Amino acid sequence: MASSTGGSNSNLSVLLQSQRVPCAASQSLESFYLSGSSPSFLGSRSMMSFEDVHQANGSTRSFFRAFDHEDNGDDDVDEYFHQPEKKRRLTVDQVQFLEKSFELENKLEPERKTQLAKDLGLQPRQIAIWFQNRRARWKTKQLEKDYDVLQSSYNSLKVDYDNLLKENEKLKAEVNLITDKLLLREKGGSELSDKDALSQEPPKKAILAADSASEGEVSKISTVACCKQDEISSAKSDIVDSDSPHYAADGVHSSCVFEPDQSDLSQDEEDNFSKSLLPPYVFPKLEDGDYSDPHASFEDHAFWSWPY
DNA sequence: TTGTGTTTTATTGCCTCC
DNA sequence: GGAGGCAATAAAACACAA
Repeated sequence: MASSTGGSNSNLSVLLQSQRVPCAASQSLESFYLSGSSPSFLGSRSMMSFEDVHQANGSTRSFFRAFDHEDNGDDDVDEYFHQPEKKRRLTVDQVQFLEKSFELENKLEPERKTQLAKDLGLQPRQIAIWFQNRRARWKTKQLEKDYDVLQSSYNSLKVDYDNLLKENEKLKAEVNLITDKLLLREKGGSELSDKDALSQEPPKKAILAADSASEGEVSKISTVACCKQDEISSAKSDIVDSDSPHYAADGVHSSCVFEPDQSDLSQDEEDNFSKSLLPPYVFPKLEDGDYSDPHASFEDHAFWSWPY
């Protein structure tokens, strides 16, 4: 590998001396793209001449940074080339050259590989390995970037989700409050006299419910339904009234289900009664987590279909 | 100087494509 | 089947604190 630099030892010594000239940090990277100045170079647009880089640096070629730290005599060079193949890092200039080439095209066609190897005095295999490792590093960096993007996206979504959750809790509390109000008024309404109840025309829902109820139940249904009609509108006007004595102290509604006096109903009758009458008036009790699924649609919750 | 963690160069084995 | 790419890994080189 090391022998690929070629040249006699004395020439190499000169080269090694010149390597001590540091690569100017402020060197314009544009100088890396002067590939037209390399007559031997007719490859792809991404190819460059390493000589151009070094001339811009004011230094000649140098390939082995391993010599940078030594007082290199010929003996050292001999020793260097006679020792078994050791891993040697590329010089700063070589790496810069490869980096610029990589920026232009991160894949390596055979002719470009050959040309780069020639220009840098490296084995084509080394060029291939360098590009391979460079692609791996690039991929890792890219993954880190992608991760950061996803992370921030997740964070903002989580904030939105948490806010929605809070909003949902608030709305649930409101709904429960309204429900309680409603039921309380229904209960109060059921105590109205039959006379009052019968003096009013039963609303549609009551009639429909009555169709499926026994005759004995009709009066009850009518009574409830009539009250219902009135109560809803008034309940809506004073939706939030947590001071109501019927509102559970812990803020959770104590009862969601209308409880008519069913003492004179058989179990079957009770069932029928519930089925025919309750659905429009009963609000399902909201359990924790009922609305915690952000993907659940409104239609998933029968609750949202207000009876009126 | 030395121990340790990181970076870079290189190898190996597997896979895909022509 | 050979060439080339990639992932995993080894190992040398390097940086740096103690």
